[in-house]
Amino acid sequence: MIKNKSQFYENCYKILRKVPKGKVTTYRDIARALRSKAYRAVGTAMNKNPYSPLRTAMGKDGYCLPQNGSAPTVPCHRVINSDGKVGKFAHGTPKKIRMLKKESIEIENGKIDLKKYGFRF
DNA sequence: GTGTTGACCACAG
DNA sequence: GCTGTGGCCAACA
Repeated sequence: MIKNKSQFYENCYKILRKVPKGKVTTYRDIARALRSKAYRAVGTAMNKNPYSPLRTAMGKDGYCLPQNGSAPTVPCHRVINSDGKVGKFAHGTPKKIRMLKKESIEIENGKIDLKKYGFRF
């Protein structure tokens, strides 16, 4: 067994991977799913996200490159603020918005309707 | 071990 | 409706 120091991060990625395409989740929800209030830590995890879809070749079908044995890609761009705001992005906020738009997600003045696209665990 | 930082949230004004 | 302040937790210097 390997004891990862940053298991918290791994958990964040794991949960985020569960988010289907065309839906978004919030940092708050992730923290809740982890039974923690580390909203900020979640954000930090995304920032340091080693499984950035932009890093790997963006799949035309979806960024979530499946199992196939390696690199569990994490759609960090599907994570937004609890207010529905897009929040920030390691590669630039506009980029994030662009990606979300590609996911058929409507963005209103930098805000997303969590009622429609908010994914519940 | 202490202090600062951060892709945040909730509440008050 | 927006702005300001405090608080939360985890990682880093």
